Amino acid sequence: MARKRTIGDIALLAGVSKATVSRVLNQKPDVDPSTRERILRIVEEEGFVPSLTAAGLARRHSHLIGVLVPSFTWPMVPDIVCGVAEAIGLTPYELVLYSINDKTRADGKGDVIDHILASDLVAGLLSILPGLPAKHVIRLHQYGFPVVMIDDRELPSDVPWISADNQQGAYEAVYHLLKLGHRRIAHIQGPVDLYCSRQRYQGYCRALEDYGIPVDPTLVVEGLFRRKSGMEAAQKLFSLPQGQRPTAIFAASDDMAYGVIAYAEEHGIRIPDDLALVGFDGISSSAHVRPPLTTVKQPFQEMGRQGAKLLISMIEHAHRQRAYIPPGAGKHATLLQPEDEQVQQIHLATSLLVRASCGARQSQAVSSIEQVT
Amino acid sequence: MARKRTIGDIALLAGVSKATVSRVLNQKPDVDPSTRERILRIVEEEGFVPSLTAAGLARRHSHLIGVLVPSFTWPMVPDIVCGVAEAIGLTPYELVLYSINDKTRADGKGDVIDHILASDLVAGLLSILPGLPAKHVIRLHQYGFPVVMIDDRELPSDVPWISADNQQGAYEAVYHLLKLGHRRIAHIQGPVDLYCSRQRYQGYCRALEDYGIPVDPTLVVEGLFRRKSGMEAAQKLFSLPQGQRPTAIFAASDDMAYGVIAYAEEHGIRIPDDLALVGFDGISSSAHVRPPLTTVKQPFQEMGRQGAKLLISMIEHAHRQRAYIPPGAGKHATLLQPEDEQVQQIHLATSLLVRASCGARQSQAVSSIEQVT
DNA sequence: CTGTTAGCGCTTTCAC
DNA sequence: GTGAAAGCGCTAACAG
Repeated sequence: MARKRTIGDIALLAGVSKATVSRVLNQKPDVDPSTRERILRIVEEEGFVPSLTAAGLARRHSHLIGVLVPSFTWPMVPDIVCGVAEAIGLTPYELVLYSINDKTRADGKGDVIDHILASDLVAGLLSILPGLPAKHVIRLHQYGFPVVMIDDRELPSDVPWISADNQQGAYEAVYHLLKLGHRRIAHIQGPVDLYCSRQRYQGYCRALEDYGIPVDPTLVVEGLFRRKSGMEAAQKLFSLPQGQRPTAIFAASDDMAYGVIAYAEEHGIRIPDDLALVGFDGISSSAHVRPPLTTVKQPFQEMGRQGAKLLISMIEHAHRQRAYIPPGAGKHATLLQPEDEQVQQIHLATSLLVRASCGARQSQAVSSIEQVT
Repeated sequence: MARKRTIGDIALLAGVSKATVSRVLNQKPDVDPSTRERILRIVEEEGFVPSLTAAGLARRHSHLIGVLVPSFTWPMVPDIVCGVAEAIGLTPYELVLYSINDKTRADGKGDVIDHILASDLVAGLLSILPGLPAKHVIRLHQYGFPVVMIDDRELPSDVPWISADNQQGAYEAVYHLLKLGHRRIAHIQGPVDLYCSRQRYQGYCRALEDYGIPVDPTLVVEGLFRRKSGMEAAQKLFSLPQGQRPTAIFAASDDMAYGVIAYAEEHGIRIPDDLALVGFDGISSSAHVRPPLTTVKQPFQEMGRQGAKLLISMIEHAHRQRAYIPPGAGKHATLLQPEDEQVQQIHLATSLLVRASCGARQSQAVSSIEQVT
């Protein structure tokens, strides 16, 4: 195969300067249409692809976006990444994966993140399920580095952020159980230091309140999102005196719901006959457990997609901004709209997937709230 | 936060040339220990991290490695990527994810791959589960671009390649069933155009032969690795006349085994009482299905790790090579060992996880064959 | 052992 | 509209 072409080769072949080729490649407006076309034809013929590395250096910001993922053992991570990849595939950007593995990469905290910033390989960072690293991500944001968080955040802050509408999703799940006649509905929470856990809990409370049912603290137990903690929670709930036990459980994650199923199986509790069960997440395996799990589906792929889009728009916006900073009399300086720097926080609607585990017979109810703050 | 430092800043602070700083950063041997230490101290203090982009450009090969993944819907992909990320985390390399989504990126074929090569962002490519793209990956390899394939290949070729020992794994699974007394053991194959499927089939045959049992073609049906095709295969097998039905099934993937379980449940076939079942892959959910699935576990993370290591060593080796190509009288030219260019094909051992679905009562038998060709 | 000198391939002023 | 020139931040080749 022929030697890799450079922009210089193309310029030569087209009989123009490198600058012009560059202009065409970057879709600048000021190029003679016929010249543009000729250059594009040659680029096509030669299969020329400009060097991302060199372009990044010269442009002073790369077309790479970093994606920070926690352990891949969370089942939604692949889905989200998939959405991210899909959105990025539509752009000239590429995706650099930074995974916070337990061992490698220091203590999975600031080090990695500082390194990401410092090596300035990527032009922005998408942080998926930031648990502890959240605070570091927030710091980056405060330094003005483009950052978007997906699906969680520890602390309230003004970091751009995508998530499902956890509260509404939970509300609908519990409301569904209430409609089915349940009155003693327990909730297995996620870790309460996570914002999403608190939101789901809020939704749970709100639904009960709407039915005029007071929240019974003995029916609310904290879990860790994992199956095991779901089992333990079930254990706790079923140690309650006879009449105080729940007739339904709303678990804040599907995995914890699986734990409940396992516990129920061991103890001869029939689902849904003796206990109705609803999970949260809508991971694919929930359709295949016995009994199939009713659950609140989060639009993970869509969250990934939206996150990527938002980040890229931030990156490009940041660049426009920067371009105008020099005080010299830019000709079109007035073109710069103040471009509201407002907080971007996007909530995506969840949908309730009704399956056998809650004892209802409907097929699928879909909510449709979608709000952008 | 202070402006990002450049290598020039460090050189200035240390009172040496940029070249010297560069030498220290790149661990070249020829630097005065005290100078080295001083530079390192300053680098540390200033939190200096060199620009990967600039370094890549100057060095003419980046420290990025591309990872080509198929749909994330294959459950092992995250595991493999996780291993890859872990291994890469130990090196100065970073991981660029190229995902062949169904929609984006053209037809998921040559285009992406050519683009990867042309944009020369990455120094090498790790291709995970190459299905159709395999031939393109092979092409890259023929052009001399460093490439490693993980866990499959369509055509025999000399592309460096990591996989589980599919044949041996299958052998052990079937042997286990034979030991349990089964004589009519069916096999649900993966797509036969995949090498791994053929290997698993080979293992199946070999085990039967070792027991003096002829392979009965009516007991071998081809599936597509997915649950649904497992169900269909079960359907086919149970449509056989009474006496010809299998008493055990060895499915070439866990997902297909799940399909068998679903079919069995629907048709009142008890597992393991009426039918023993063994899967292949050892994905984590197999421990939690009912009944828990006996399966051949592939060391996915390890495969990812080994693949990354192999690729990086190839990249660095290629560079040493290239450095010697210029015919000018390199002083140490004799240092270049011919460095056997031999085919690198690594098989990793699988392990048989014995659970309830096969009707045995052992806990776990582990095989230990590991060969490097 | 260390400094100097050229670039890597592209983008970006700034003239024309 | 287009070209020439000057780098981006780093590494590599060659002297010393």
